[in-house]
Amino acid sequence: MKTKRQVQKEATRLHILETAYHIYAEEGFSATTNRIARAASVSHGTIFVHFPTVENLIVCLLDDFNAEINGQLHGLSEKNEQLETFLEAHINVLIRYEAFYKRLISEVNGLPQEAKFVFINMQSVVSFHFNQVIERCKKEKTIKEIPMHIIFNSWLGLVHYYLTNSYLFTEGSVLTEYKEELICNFIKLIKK
Amino acid sequence: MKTKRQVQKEATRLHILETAYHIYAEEGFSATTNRIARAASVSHGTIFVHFPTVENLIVCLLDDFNAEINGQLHGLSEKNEQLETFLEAHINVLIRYEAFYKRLISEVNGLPQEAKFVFINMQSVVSFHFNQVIERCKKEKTIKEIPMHIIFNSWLGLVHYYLTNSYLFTEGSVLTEYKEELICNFIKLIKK
DNA sequence: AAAGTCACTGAGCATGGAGTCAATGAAATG
DNA sequence: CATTTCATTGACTCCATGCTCAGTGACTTT
Repeated sequence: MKTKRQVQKEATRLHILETAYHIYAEEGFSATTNRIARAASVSHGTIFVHFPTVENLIVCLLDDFNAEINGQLHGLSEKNEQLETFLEAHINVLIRYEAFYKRLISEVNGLPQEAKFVFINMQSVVSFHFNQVIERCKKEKTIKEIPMHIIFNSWLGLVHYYLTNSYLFTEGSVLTEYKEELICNFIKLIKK
Repeated sequence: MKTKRQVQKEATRLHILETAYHIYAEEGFSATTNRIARAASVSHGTIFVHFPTVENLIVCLLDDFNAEINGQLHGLSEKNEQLETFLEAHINVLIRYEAFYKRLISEVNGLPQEAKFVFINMQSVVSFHFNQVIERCKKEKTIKEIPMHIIFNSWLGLVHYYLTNSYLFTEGSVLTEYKEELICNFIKLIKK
């Protein structure tokens, strides 16, 4: 059985991670440990009791985030779904984490190498599901003869473009606002 | 007529800008004034003789860059060109400045507001030429009925995606390596 | 209940950044 | 030639950041 101390410690750790998630989502990954400590109502030193370095904090955060996203994506391609349904499900997952995901894709290049690996893993999981669905479409001959990776990169490129340049489009959630337009036009592009 | 001093001063200013361009291209915009001063073989204080703040240095640099790109893009859409030729010309311009452009698109969100405005201007100039060419194609009924902005954003999204994730594709210049593939498949996507 | 453990604290340290300024000497001026 | 101007210098200040560590007291163990 867990002692009161262990429970408390885990709770603090989780609380720091959750606070960091929100701060990073709103202020970007250049937000300081000081900022996070204050927002979490925890002393500055406490951060380093749980994470040896900021980089480690970020990597732990991304690991958790990755697991969460993967969980939500799980089984998304098996249900014999339509392409349209799949794309919508994908966007819906992103909407749930939009602010943080947006920061992630636009700042991942400045993050520690380990963080990049986690990000690559995220991309490859999406890619896997995407492939499944597109392969099915290709068999049904409803879409053009274009290499799989180009189709995937066009989709992710389009979605990421709207996210990173969201200030050009709207003040709120770009994905919520442009979801239908993106999906319907992307399908037009790849259909015969 | 210009005095020796004026000439020297302008030369130094330009030298700092050119050095900053290369340093930023290679190390990103978090490179320090110290780093730039050393690379330019100029004292740290000299930077601030020519530019009141780092932010100002960056904005001046982007202004020059913007002018250069616009100059190269000038008249690109008037020559009654094919879509394919236009896309290739666009990529060729980007290749010339690939390292810097890559940093710019992936770090622009962290740059001062003024820098963002310059960037938006760059995008809109490209957009203008793109529109001209696509309008012509639309009249010839060779491409699909899809809103202009979606076509434009798909193209830029695809190109930017390859640039920001270049480490997934190749070690050298992604654009040089994937130029034909990108152009040819993008055309397949938008053609009827 | 006494002794020991350890999560948490916050003042403090080392580092490195942007920006300042008195000093220098070459160039311009009279 | 004497005087003034000014581009350049680099040591300096100020400040923020990541990280440390001796101290504290609630919790655990014996």
